[in-house]
Amino acid sequence: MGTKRPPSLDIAAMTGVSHTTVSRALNDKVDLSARRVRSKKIHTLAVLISEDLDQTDNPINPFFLPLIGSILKYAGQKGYEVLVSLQQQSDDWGTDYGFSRRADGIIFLGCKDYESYTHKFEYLNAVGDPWVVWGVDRPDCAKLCIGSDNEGGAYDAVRHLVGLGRTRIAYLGKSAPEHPEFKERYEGYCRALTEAGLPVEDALHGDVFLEREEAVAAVDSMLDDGIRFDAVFCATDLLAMGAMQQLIRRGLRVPEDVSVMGFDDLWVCSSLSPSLSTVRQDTGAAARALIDGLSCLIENEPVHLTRMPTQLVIRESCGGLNIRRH
Amino acid sequence: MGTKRPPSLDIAAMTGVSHTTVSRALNDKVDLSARRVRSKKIHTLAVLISEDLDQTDNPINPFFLPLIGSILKYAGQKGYEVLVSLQQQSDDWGTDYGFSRRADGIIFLGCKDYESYTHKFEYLNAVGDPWVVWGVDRPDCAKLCIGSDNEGGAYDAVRHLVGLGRTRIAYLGKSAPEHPEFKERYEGYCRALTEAGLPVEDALHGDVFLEREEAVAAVDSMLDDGIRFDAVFCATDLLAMGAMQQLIRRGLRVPEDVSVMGFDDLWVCSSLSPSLSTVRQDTGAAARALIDGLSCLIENEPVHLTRMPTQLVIRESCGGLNIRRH
DNA sequence: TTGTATGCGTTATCAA
DNA sequence: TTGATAACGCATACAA
Repeated sequence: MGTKRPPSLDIAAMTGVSHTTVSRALNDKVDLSARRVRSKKIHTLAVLISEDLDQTDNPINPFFLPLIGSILKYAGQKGYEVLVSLQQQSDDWGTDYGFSRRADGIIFLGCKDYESYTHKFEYLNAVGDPWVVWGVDRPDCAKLCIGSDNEGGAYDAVRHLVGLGRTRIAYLGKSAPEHPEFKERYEGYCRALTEAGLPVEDALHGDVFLEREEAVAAVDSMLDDGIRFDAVFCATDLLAMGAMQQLIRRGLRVPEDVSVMGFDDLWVCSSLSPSLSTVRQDTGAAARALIDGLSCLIENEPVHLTRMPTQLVIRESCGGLNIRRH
Repeated sequence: MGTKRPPSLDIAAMTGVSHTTVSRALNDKVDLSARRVRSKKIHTLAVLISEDLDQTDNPINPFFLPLIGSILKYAGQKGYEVLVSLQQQSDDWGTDYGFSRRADGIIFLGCKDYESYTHKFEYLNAVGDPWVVWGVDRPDCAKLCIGSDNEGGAYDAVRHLVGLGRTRIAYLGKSAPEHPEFKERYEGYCRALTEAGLPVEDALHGDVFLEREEAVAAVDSMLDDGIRFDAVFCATDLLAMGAMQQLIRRGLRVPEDVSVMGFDDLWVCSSLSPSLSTVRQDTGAAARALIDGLSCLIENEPVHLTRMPTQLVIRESCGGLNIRRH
């Protein structure tokens, strides 16, 4: 008995056309899930954010925010939906996250050292979906890595400080190979110093990671130990903000006594007092490179590793003759 | 001929059980799209961000960022996937965005005045999916609105300034009914002044909207016009940052000459020099209220409008006896 | 507990 | 162009 026929067949009967035609005609309000069952295309990207910062009120690394914004924008232009997922560092992905057939590809964003991500990379590879990661390419990261020219950006920044006449330039940030991005920035710092005939001193290196408070403590420590310095180059803006704030609290003048330089160009940099000089990462270009690369992987087309150029942004915190106000 | 049977039937034949059982057994790696076709449940929420700020490098209102982070976190805990979409103010939703059956419900985030959103609200209502909006409830916003106690928060802030001995307290922000959230904050400001026997002066009201630069200009304008004031209460932290920066650039001391108070408690507030006092909105609680409310709408359960309590956070920018350092 | 038949709304294929 | 039918992988209802 056909009294309880499906709606689409009902419409077909009522209008006198086949239900195939009904489906074709109503092609604006289609059921995406059904379409996906048949077509095997999800047209969805997943952005996977592996979170490290503990602060509950600041759950995402601030550098990622404009990057995510750009990803959303560009993915939308390319016709992708974007699924965003926040993963705690401690989460067991294998059990609580089945990526299978949820997205055509995955963009992985994380700040921790790559060792911590090894098993997550393995999981992503096991799932089989194509994925890309923001950062520095590593041998066992099979797919595609996209990152900034960290060494060049840091070199530009420190060379600028040298050009201002600074001779005792501290570096706040990681330098070990477990953190390739920061290691590259440290290498750029060293190259600029060496090129200027300045020594690389351990006493001027604060081995801090991501948290602003670490930079505060590092500044305190250097000042308490009587270590002289006339500039601080920080591996991230967040660290630079902590350093600059503590320098001011300790009675030093920025930039008169100490120049401060960051890395990232967070939106706050121009709103600080003094405004913060920094090395800008182009998040728009990064988002395009990530998505275009992922698209290639999805379509089985060849991909090429990409390094995004950086741009030096000089604001008040540098001092010297080149002060430009934004 | 059954040579090309579906995989599940193959396994069924090999293991001697039915393909239904196979399906049940392999319930870890199911095809979500297929499941959704049958079950009619998407288990997905869509976060729709209507963007207003023009800055390309700051595409999302900074207040929304922790809110979105909390939404991602809490939605994940409740078993929802989250689809995030950035919509330009100018985008024609009807044509370029078919929400039908992509999500069980929609969370709408936007900062513009409600008049601008009228046709978007109509579209959302027409789609039929349940949706909630962050902000202030309005008659024609049929579903559910969730917001902070703007009036109370502003009242607390201004009363604190009065308690510090400030008598000429400026307000930077909107006050017109088209911007209900800011109107409520203005009303809290007025109530605190009136209660303290202080007049509400038009000269002390800078009618600015969202952009930091507007606050910079408003401060310039008041100073240029010779208007005296010893405190500035701003409708958002972004405005407070602009105001504070410009006060400092114009040679005034914060908080000695002028106290500055914001609203939101962005993560940067504690990193500014001086650190910024503000009215904290609890984005975690807001995210929970939005998602729980949306869940109720999805399940056809009754919902209640909710106002989230705010919390006064005193930092260096206030001055007075109550200075606490964060 | 395990097996079977059928429907979900689409796409793909072939026939008219 | 349009119509009929099969298939996608799962869920539901019911039978064994």
